[in-house]
Amino acid sequence: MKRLTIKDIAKEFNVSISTVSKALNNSYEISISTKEKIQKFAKENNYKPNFNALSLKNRQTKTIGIIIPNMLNYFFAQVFKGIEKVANDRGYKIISCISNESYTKEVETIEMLSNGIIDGFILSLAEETILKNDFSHLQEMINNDTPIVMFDRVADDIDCDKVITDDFIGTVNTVNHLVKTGSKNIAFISTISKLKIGEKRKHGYLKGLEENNITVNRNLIIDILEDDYKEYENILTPIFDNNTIDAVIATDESSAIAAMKVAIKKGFKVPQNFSVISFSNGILARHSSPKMTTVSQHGEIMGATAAEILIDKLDKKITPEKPKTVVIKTNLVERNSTKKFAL
Amino acid sequence: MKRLTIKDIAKEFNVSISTVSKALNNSYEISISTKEKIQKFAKENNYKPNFNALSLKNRQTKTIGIIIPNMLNYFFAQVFKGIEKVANDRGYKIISCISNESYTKEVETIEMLSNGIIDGFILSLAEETILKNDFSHLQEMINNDTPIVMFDRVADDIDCDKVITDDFIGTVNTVNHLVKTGSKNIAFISTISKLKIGEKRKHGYLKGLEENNITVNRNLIIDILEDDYKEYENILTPIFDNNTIDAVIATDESSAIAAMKVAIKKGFKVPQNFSVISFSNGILARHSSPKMTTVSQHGEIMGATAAEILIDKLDKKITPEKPKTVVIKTNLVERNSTKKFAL
DNA sequence: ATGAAAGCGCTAACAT
DNA sequence: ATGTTAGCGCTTTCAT
Repeated sequence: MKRLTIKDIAKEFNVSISTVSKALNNSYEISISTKEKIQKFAKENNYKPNFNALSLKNRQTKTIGIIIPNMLNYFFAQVFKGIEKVANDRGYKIISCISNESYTKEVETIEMLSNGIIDGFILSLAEETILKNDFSHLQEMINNDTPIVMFDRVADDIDCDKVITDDFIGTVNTVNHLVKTGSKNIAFISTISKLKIGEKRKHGYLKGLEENNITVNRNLIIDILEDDYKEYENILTPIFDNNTIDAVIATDESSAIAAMKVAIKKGFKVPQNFSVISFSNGILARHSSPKMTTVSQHGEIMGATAAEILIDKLDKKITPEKPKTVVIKTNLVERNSTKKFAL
Repeated sequence: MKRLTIKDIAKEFNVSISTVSKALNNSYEISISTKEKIQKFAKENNYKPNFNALSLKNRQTKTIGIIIPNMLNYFFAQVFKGIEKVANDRGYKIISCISNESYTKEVETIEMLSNGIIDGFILSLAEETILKNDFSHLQEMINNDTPIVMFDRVADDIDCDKVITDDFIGTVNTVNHLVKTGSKNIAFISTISKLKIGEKRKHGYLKGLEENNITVNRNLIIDILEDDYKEYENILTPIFDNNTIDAVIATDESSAIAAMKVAIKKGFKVPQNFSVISFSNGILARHSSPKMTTVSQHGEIMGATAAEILIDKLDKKITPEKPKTVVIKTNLVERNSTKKFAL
């Protein structure tokens, strides 16, 4: 059964297609009676204006492309959910791609979608892209007047709207919290030291130590490769054996859990004499034993914010203005891997 | 900077638009020299044929819609990844929506996408839809010649391609494994008793007991509401207090972890005198202590399979045939919450 | 109040 | 080898 078009409806009532079009759009030019019968017929026969014809005519598709580095990552899944919700509420559809942290995939995706199929982009950079430090594919988009909003993993060099986490301040606060609850030898475990956000968190860590007059112990700044999460415990064990550590700040949940396991295996009691805080507040933190205190990045809010910004621009609700960067504040979600702060 | 069209190129070389079109499509009708110069120019100026124009002309959009009940669920994220990979490899784009287990959202999504924007659908039913037992929105799609592939949570009444897990056999095998490794009092915890797949797993559980001549203890068949995962432990504790239990099969990771925690709190040693197996093999299983043995549902493979089936049909690689149901076999991923089976 | 016609960007059948 | 034209489904300006 072929889909109904205005042509079909026009034939049905022996009127012209433009009459039908106007009738369906409730134009004042058309008599009430014809409007009624045409609208009734359209409704009964489930008429839907063809999307591609509309897009072609209007030069806008009401769909936004989103590129996410890794969908199996809970944080990104949260962002996705936030974007999806706002987009839907505002009548936009989402075409989504996973870059799998690959530069090539990211570029190809952008290529594929830069033919009028989407009105704008929301994306977080693939790790490979960041390392390569090549953002020309994004610059080209912008030159072609396709608005972009970047989130979390953003390119400083690219002039576009951005939504980021307050990685620096967030980490400073985390150090402060740990110090206040009695920790002195705080390790910093990063699986993203190569990313800018990894650097920012590290600087926040260092700043936090400084504010609390704690001397930096380089051995307690631990970089791990992200891939081999199965090896995290093996990597951490000797470090824990050879250093005095009573707290850990980790940039991700997996390594935080590994650290907690190693500490427990070494006989520490969490949180009595060992504290753990992890970034991102995902699903693992809520299921670990003990449940983990986290720095929540509010993935859904980040996604929703990014979508609002992009759609505001697309819908021209907003007069063109300088690109802006919105910082989403983190906050500490206290669970059982840290001591309560007693006044 | 407006995007380049064939019209622009035609003007550039003072030829007709059809010459340009043919040249770009490498038609034998066009002289080599003009083809070369036009193609060169198009490439240099980054010409991309307009997607909407093509879709309008060809009556196909090379994009598939996918509806997923919950993106924060690792299993569904895996399926998504599988679909995305295959779709991309075969030149298809993906428009994705989250139904959030809502019937209304599911219907609205299908409404929204049934205007020629997608060529076909891949979806897993929202819980609400299953409870409502109303699939007319899907039937209508099929009547409109829009191919659908359903996965995991499928509607038996709807005649379309399906990709499912061998829930029944998979659970039987699980019981057998537990019995072989010495468990006698096996509880079955389900957070999805209202879904058909939940029923199948329960039947598999009962069948497994029967095969091993174990009398069913109704107290050990535990239904929990899916929403309040924070309450899982509270719900399970009294049940564990009042019954003899030495093993648990759970339909999801969260409740399995809760059961494991309760058992450990009660003094059991996992896996020495208490075993736990959970469905779905997600991220939690790999991070629990001890790491959890699971029934892997191979989400990525399910997604990839669904995509292959749909695209085969869309590309007409396959002569129209009766809808088929593909069963993806589960298998046991042994970790540390079960004893090794010694021969 | 209704209709004719042009045009969005592209393809393809049909001239020339 | 190149061009003209119609048409995909819709909107909109300009007749009537």
